[in-house]
Amino acid sequence: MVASLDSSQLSERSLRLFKVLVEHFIEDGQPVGSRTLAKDSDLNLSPATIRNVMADLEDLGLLQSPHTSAGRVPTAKGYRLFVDNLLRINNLQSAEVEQIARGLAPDGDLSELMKRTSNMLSDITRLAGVVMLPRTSKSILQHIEFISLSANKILVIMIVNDREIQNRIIDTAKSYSASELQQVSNYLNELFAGKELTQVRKSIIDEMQKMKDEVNSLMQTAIEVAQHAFSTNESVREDLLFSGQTNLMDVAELCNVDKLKKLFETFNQKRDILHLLEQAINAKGIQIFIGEESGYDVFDNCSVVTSPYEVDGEILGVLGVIGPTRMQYDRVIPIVDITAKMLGVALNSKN
Amino acid sequence: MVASLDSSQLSERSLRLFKVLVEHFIEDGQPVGSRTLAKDSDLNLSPATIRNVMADLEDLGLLQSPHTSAGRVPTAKGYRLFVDNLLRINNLQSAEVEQIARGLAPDGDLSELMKRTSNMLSDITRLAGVVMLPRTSKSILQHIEFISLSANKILVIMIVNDREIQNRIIDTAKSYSASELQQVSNYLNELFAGKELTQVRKSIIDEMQKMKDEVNSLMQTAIEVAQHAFSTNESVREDLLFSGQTNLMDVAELCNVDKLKKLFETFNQKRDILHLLEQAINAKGIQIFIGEESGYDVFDNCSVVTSPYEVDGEILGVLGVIGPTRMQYDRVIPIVDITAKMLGVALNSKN
DNA sequence: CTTTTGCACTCTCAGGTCTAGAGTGCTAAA
DNA sequence: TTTAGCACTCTAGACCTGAGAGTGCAAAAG
Repeated sequence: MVASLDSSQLSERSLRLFKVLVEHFIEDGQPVGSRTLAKDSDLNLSPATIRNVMADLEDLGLLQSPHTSAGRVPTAKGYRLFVDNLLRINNLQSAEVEQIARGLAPDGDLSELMKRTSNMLSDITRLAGVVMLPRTSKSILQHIEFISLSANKILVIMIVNDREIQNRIIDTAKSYSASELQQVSNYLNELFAGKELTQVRKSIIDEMQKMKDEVNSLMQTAIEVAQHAFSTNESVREDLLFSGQTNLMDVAELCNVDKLKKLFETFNQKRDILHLLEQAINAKGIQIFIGEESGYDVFDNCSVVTSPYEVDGEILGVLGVIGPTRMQYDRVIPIVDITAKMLGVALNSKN
Repeated sequence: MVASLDSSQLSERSLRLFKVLVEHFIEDGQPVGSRTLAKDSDLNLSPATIRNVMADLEDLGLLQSPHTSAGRVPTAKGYRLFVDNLLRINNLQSAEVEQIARGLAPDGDLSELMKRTSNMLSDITRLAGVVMLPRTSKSILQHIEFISLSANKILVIMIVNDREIQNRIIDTAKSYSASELQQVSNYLNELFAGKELTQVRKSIIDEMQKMKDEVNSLMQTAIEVAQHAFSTNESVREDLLFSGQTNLMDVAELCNVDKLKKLFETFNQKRDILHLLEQAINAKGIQIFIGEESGYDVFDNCSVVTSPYEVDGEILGVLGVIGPTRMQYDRVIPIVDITAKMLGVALNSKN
């Protein structure tokens, strides 16, 4: 990717000034000039000296100025250096920790909990929150049940991965009695509970070949119904939850309707966001995409801070926030971090 | 409400000019001046005459001018007159009718169909679409089923009103075997299928009183489990679906971030919109709220066009679109109308 | 060699002036 | 009743201006 910038390439003094500048800019969003910086840093330097340093930092691509007579502003590369090497993470206020804990009380079902988590992230950070439940490649069937709705309609309920409940309505050629359906589900549960969904699907096709001429009608029924149940694609399920998008409307940097529109459309499509989060799922912990780094130009001027969450060492999904590059990383990062950890705990206690 | 304006209070000529003005304004969003109007209307009048007429219309509160030297623009009252008395509804393009029909293909479950309907409304009108499934006061229990998830967790599946599937996870004090649960659901289905939910809830409490000392353990189990199942409030379910909100970002009248933010927050809260739609549910057909008429000032400069949809003469919900007051009513109205009717048909064929 | 001072320069922003254009209302004539 | 004429108002854009902020560079100071 980008040639990673070692902080040792810069003098102590430059780094210090750079850090003060970034903090100042994050604070009030105005380009920072040499005079301000001279006052803010407790190094005793004249503005002129600082100008020289700033010129160097600009050459390195860490700063840029919107125009000649404005101060300087960090670039994406600058934020990267700041986040990687200069940032001191603040301790969270205990009030905030409590708020997170309260928000993650383990009741309601999985998607309900995800929704609350997302809301909480956006409430606390005043940015947009996002929680992903990845479409895991291995979906373990725990239980399947059929309920007759009307002549040719059957409600299929599958419990997958111990947590998710999937409903699906299927139309069948012939109609089945309640007891037939009961037998079918017993049969399928016995055979396939604990197995992986894709494998189940395959087994059913195999089974069908074998049984073709045998006249066990129960089997045939089971296969017909099960085929229906497993055939419909399963990717329709909601696996990405947003909240607090409107918080981004307050952000000065994004305050033009065009930009906002593109951003909101990206949220609606979900596709790009999913791709981004999928990159984050294998990161060990907090992952930060700054501005153009993400590779999606809707996210110019935006940063995405994510963390995977896990139960028993197994990664279940990713959550995080989306906001302007100029965000309070020192606050946002620990919030995302602790939320991910506490969501893991909450999910664990649900089993 | 507003003193309704009878079109007979106005001369034929005034009405004609007014109509042309509104149409012109809807077309290109610029205030219309006397000269333009003189050219556009095929009455052969000089701008001066038209100015007199416009002054009268302004006195009646049908027009207003943004400032002295701009042309005139319809007021909410003006749009009301236009919609009620002057509007000629266009026939829909057959392509559009087809698109609607395709979008309402009756597969997937209820909420899936609602989502598609909402998407379609916003796609076709390029405005924001909304579909409401009202929280009906009478919810008829069709079927209930229990599945054991783990020691003390039970999945409850209720089918209500023939269409909706509700999942709920409950925690129980003691654990139940699969066969116990099977018996419980048989018992409850026998007793309560076809009954109204609130009544079911009441019956269960009564039953509990009666059975207090009897030692039929099945009954007691049933009651304990059922109490849990029916106690949690049922209002959590999603009953309002939006789409295409970002379309509103293109609308020039709403093109400032503050206004948009308020509007989007209103969408998220859903409360005000629900109130508005509840007013529309008892209207015989198309209902139109123009600007301030709605009573909510977030909807200044917005109109809401709604229609209830029904199956077998029973009203199931309301759908519609939200857009600027300056919308193409002649096109939007029949779209909303036909969508409501076709949704009714689609829902009917699902039974 | 590093830092500072001094200075000319650049750019933005807010305010002011001006003009062209659009549209009005009023009066008086047709 | 309609029209023509005209003075008037308001906006929007073009242009200018001065203040302020910040820069870069060269020369002096440490």
